[in-house]
Amino acid sequence: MFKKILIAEDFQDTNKGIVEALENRLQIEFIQEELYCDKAYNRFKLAYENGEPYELLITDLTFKESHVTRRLTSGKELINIVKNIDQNIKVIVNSMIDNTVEINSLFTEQKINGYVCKGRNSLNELINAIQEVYHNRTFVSPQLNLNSASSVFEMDKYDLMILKDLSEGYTKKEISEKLKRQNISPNSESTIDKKVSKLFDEFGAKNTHHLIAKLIKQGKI
Amino acid sequence: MFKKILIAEDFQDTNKGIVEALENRLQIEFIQEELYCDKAYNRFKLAYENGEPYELLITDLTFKESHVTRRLTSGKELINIVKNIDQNIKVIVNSMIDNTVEINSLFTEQKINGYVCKGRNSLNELINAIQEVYHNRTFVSPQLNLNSASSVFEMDKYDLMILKDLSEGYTKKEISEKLKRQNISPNSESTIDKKVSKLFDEFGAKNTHHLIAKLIKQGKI
DNA sequence: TTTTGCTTTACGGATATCTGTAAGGGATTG
DNA sequence: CAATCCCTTACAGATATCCGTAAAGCAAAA
Repeated sequence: MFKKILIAEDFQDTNKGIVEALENRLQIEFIQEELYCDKAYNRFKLAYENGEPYELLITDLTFKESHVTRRLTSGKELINIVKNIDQNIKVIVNSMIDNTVEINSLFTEQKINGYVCKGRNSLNELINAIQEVYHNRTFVSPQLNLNSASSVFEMDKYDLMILKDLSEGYTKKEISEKLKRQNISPNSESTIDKKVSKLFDEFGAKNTHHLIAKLIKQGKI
Repeated sequence: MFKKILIAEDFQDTNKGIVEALENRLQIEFIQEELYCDKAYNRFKLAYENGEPYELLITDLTFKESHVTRRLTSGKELINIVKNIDQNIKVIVNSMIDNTVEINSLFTEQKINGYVCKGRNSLNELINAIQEVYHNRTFVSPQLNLNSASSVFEMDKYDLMILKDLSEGYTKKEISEKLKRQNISPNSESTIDKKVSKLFDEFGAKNTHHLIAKLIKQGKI
């Protein structure tokens, strides 16, 4: 089993819950917990340079702002910089985000090894994930059904981009121009209109305000 | 100190973290943890009817949906129904919501005794809150500054209602009609226009889409 | 009472949205 | 080749938004 694990999680109660479980239910020799991405990175780097690297990083994705000025503000940034230094470290993400597009990109782009979605069984799942990852397998919380887009409607990257832009205050005309500049097709205002209208039906929204609100609340944007 | 405490929190890791801290740092004889509002309510009711009521309820506000059909879906509902049966029970809310309007209304309407905002020190704050509430005082996470509307722009209840309706897909015309039916004044479409435009400036939003997205992400809606 | 200041309201014009219809462009199939 | 399907695009009309101006209402101050 892993001997050195690093945990980055900003909620103190959650953090303690994880540490407690790892100490009691797995025989981990050394567990280091941190509440800030920056501090976690410093721990990682120091250990790496001393030739005693962490074998596993367990991190959240979102971290609250604080009075302390921070270089790293999200778990994704932390993973990127850590993986850039140590390609061998294993990474498990423990977050409440359940947007499958987002999670898929963590596996393909950040090359994470496991994803646990916070919930009523997530501590058990995390233990499970650690064991799987230790044996060089990947783990994803079973309720997510990553590859089978079976259950509900899902947005592709294109839809996601449009909705993100809309939620940032861009008009459809501006988005159309932006897509043309970036040579992304389709890019007509009309098509954007259609795409968004389709999403109204799929998500049961009355208009764009409603759709944006729903998607943000669902953590999809 | 309290002898019987009931905890309602749906994230397993957070739940365990809280229980662990209460067991180790306070001498609580009996702690019951539940992952569902409904189950917490059942525990509460049974104990009350047996003449051995819980003295303190610690609850989250938001609970994830699940396959299990639920009557109670939020901490607010749980508090209402519990307080309705037992006026003596003390309530501490432990949530990540930091919207001061919302929190204030929990104190005035749900008559809660303490509010702890999840974060890097929230476990210590929770211990503190329990001790304060035990001595019949109230507790609010210090970083919140509830009464001093000092720092950033805050919305009053009126603004909040309008933004909530907009985010649910109502047009300003519909909202105007709704306000008139409820005899709430002001209620002209024009005034609603002005109010929203003013919020654009205060929150640095380009349009309504942008404003709604920002406010939801800040947890204000 | 008049003045002043603030909020609410009405209204109009420019812009954006939402929602049809219709036309054009591939790709696939028979 | 034609037929079909699906996606993209153009366009147009109805509705909604954004934003300015101006008038009306109201309360406190002069």
